[in-house]
Amino acid sequence: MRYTEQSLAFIMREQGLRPTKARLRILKLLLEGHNHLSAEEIQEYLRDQGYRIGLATLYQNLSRLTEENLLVRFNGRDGLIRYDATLEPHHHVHCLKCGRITDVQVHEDQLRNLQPVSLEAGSSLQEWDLQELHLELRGLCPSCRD
Amino acid sequence: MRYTEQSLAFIMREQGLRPTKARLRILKLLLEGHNHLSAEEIQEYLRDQGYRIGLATLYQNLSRLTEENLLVRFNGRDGLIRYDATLEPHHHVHCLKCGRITDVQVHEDQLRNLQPVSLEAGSSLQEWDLQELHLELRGLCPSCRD
DNA sequence: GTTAATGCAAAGCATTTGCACACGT
DNA sequence: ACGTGTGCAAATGCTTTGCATTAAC
Repeated sequence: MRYTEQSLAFIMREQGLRPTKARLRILKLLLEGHNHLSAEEIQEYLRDQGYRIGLATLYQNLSRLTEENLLVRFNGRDGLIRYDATLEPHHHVHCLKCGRITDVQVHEDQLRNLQPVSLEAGSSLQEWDLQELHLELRGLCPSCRD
Repeated sequence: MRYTEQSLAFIMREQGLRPTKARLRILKLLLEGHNHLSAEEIQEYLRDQGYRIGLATLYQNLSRLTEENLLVRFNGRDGLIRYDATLEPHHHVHCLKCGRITDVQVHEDQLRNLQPVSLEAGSSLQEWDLQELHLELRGLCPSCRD
C-alpha cells in the first residue's frame, strides 16, 4: 500500500490524464505486486476486488497510460500483450515452462560495455541513433527447473 | 543464391520434414536477404515470384519450421509475428520510426560479463536455470534519424 | 456546461482449425 | 498406395472502434 490514490491522482494530472476510478484501480493493481499482467488478467483481478470494468475501457486505459509513460507494454512469450508499471528501468526473465516473468536489473556499466556490431553488409551501427536497450533472459524458474 | 534446393531439402529431411515446394520457397526467401518478414509479407514476396500459397498453409509451415529450429519467431514492434532464418546467434535493432529491423551481434565475452540481479524481494537469479539471452536495441535507423 | 471517460456491442485482424483434395515417397 | 501437405472457408481470440450514457472538471 505504498501508493495512495492521492499520489497516483497527482501523477496522472501532471500527465494531463483524468484520474478516474478505472485508471486508479489499474495502476494500483500493477504497482502493488501484480506486474506483468495481460488485459484479461487485470480484468479478473479487479473483478475479484469487486470492481467491474469493461474490456474496451480497460484496453483504452492501458493504451492511454502507456502513451503517458505510466505503463510499459511488452510481449509475453504466450503472445499476449502484458503491462508493467515498474518505474525504474529493468529487464525480464521469462520461464520457458510456466511463463512466469521476473524483473531483473543489470548495472549501467555492464550495459555500456556492450558493443553491438551490425551483421548487415556495408552497414554500421554508428549510423543509428540508438535509444533503448532491452534484455530478455529465458530459462527455467526455481519451481520448474526440476 | 547460396542455398540450393538440394541442400535445403537435405537439411529438412534430417529434421524429418518433407521438403515440399512450399517449405523450400519459404526458407529460400528468408535465407536470401528477406529476413524478419511477417506471414503476409512472405505470401506477397512469394506471389511476386510467381508462387501462390494459402495463408493457412503458410502459417502451418512457419510453425513446423520453427519447431524444427529452422526458423526463429519473434515479435515485431508492430505486433506481428516475424520470422528469422539466420543461423548464427544474433540480436535485433528495431527502428522506432519505420520499423526496420537489422541484425546485430555482440561478443560472447561482453554477454558473459552481464550479471543480472533479481528485483524480486528475497529471490535470486542463482536459482534460475538461465538458457537464453536476447538483446533488443531500439532507435532511429540511418534513414529516419533526421 | 463542456469535455472526456465508460461500457456495450460490433467490427477488425492475425492466426488456427476442419476437412476434402493433391502431392511426396 | 500410404501418409503428409495443401488450400479454402470458417472459427477463434485478442484488440479496437462507434456510439449513446455517465462522470470529471
